[in-house]
Amino acid sequence: MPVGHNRRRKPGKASSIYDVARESGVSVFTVSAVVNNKSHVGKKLRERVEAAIRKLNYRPNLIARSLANRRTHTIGMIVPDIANPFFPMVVRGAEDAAQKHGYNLLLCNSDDNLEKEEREIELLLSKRVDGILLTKTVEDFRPSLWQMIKDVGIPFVLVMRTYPKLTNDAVITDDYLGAYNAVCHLARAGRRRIGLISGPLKVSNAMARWQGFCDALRAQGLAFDQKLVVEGDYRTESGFRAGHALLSQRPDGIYAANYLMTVGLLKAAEEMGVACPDDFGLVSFDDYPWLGVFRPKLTTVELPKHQLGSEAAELLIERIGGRRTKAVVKKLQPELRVRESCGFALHLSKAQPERGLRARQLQST
Amino acid sequence: MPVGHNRRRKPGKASSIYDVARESGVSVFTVSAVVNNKSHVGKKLRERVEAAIRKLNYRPNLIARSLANRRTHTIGMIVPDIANPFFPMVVRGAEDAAQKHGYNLLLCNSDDNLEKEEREIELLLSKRVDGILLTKTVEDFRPSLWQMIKDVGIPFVLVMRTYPKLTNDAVITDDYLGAYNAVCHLARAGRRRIGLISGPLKVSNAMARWQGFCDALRAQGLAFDQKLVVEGDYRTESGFRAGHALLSQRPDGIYAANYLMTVGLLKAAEEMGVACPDDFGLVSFDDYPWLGVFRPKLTTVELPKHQLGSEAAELLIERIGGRRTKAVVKKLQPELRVRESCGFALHLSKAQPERGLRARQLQST
DNA sequence: TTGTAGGCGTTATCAA
DNA sequence: TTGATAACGCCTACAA
Repeated sequence: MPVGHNRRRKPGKASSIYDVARESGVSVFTVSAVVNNKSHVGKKLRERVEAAIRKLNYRPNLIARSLANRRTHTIGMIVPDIANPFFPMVVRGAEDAAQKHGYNLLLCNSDDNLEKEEREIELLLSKRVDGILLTKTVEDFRPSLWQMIKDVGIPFVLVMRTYPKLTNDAVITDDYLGAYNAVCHLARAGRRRIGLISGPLKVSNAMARWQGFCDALRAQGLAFDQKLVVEGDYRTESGFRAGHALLSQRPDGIYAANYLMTVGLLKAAEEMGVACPDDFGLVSFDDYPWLGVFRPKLTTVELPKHQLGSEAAELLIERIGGRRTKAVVKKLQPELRVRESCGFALHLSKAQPERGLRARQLQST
Repeated sequence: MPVGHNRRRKPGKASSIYDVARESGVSVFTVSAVVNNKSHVGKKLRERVEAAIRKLNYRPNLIARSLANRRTHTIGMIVPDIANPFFPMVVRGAEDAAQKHGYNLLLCNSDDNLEKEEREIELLLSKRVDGILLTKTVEDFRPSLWQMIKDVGIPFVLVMRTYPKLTNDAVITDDYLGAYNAVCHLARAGRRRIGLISGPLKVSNAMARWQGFCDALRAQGLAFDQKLVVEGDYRTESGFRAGHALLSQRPDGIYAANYLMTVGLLKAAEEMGVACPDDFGLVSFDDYPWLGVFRPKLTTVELPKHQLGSEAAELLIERIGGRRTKAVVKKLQPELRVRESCGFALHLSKAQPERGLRARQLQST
């Protein structure tokens, strides 16, 4: 005969559903029923149980519940690096949405390194997260991981980068358009030799930005010059190196594909004694609250970071619930925020100065 | 007779220890033993088991293991707001240390709101995290939460803020010293009417910074003027309001207790048409890679953010392991990084210009 | 060295 | 409406 849970609760140990059952003289089923208020429980019993719960300060052990339920109410999120200022707001968005639905976030940093990413996914799967939000590295998983992903069978939603081999559910931004608008803006500001500091072209969004860059040049009647595009890796250091390489070609305009590389670029520019916006116009990606207070005040293409995270989490949670069926990729719209790093300030973003208008220097107060 | 785990593994369902046992013709004990390599298992059996594991692509279900072990290898981390640029690097530090020891991070944002914090802690406790890293809000927990904390009995380590009612384990920075140095630097740069934009004085570190501010004034022979100190809440908006209030008093120097409030202050300054460093010298807190490339180039007191997180996690993990016994508060050293926002640049931070030296305007190239 | 069976704390099925 | 009791998948005495 299984004696089971007959011991009294040890002091300094949280009480279990058995303690509550004993305290209130009912079965564990009844306790479970009132806790989850399923199955109608008689008023008297319910009150006895509730009293016992309060008395013992009972809280269900969610690990045990997860084992029984096969549901942990936690979702895994893997970003390249939370210290890259782009991601905190994305994570925040995801956490807000998760929280709203009673989910928690298990956060991992992959450093865009495949092996690390694989280890993290494996761990998340072993911990039986209900779903994973992933900004995928470039390379493919090893076969055993694919197998495990299939076995566990939880949904993934991609964030910022697509990777159709895994899933077609993704929340991304319209990077093509963002880059296109950035470069057109540069051209409207009179810049003719426009350079690009790109992300890693194997990353889907870097490719889209590159494409937008190229098409905008063509649309503006500007020549594409291979020497004016440098590939970085979205990190500051690569922007610094790219800046040195690019600036030595004397471009009069630069589109930098993310903020960190812009920082690197500006450092290089300072070392080389070339100034923004006097010597080159600049459009960056991602906006931050502080960009409006420091000089040069960057003109930049803002991506809706919070929304990116929250929509991804919402979609994932829908999938977890088994709702929906066909793949959805949400493409969020970027927004050009014109400030001063192109050499002139448009005070109405809708204003369309005529092409070739010469840059005016604006003194910021 | 408990039939238990006799069913074949359903396709599309991860295999369990029973599947491996059946496949290799041994008992679950043996499988468990080789997985955790405890208890010597004969070479032949071990190889059979390993083969079966590979064949079935078996991975232990960590939820089940946690239930049996009472250990989740997960730690909870609650920060006020991951979107505050101060915290990503702290979280990164914690995650790095956690990962090194095989732990994961469950991340929560409290928004410095007590109720939210309480809900999150309760959830983390229910999910049986092995320990919690906490940047505590100001107010006290409600009694039932205290009870639950006692019942579950996991360790807490405080991050950036102390809160002795909960634990004396903490990793903080020497905020008193940081503020003291900041204000002395301002004084050395010739500033005489020095204002303070403070954090919420109920927060331990804000109080320490306030104290450092006061003592530095005294040490520099400057008068304390109540009208020159404004209390904010570490958010940008409060810095903006504080900036308006403070700047109208015409200080010639300001120490702002964190970066976000500095951003708000600079916005206010711009609106009011007063410039840094021409009209007022400024020392901020927290350094960021980009502060060196934008103007005004902020002189600031850097706090070792990554270390803050990693040391906190290391300490927590020690506690989880039951090692150590007496309380430890680690106080990390801040570092004054002199740039240009005080009106002159010291190229050697050790150089001690004579007191009262008039600020020189430096053109940054 | 290996196997058996009970326990971890829930939920869920099936009777009563 | 309630109560037994078997899962959930793993660990671990205790036995063999």
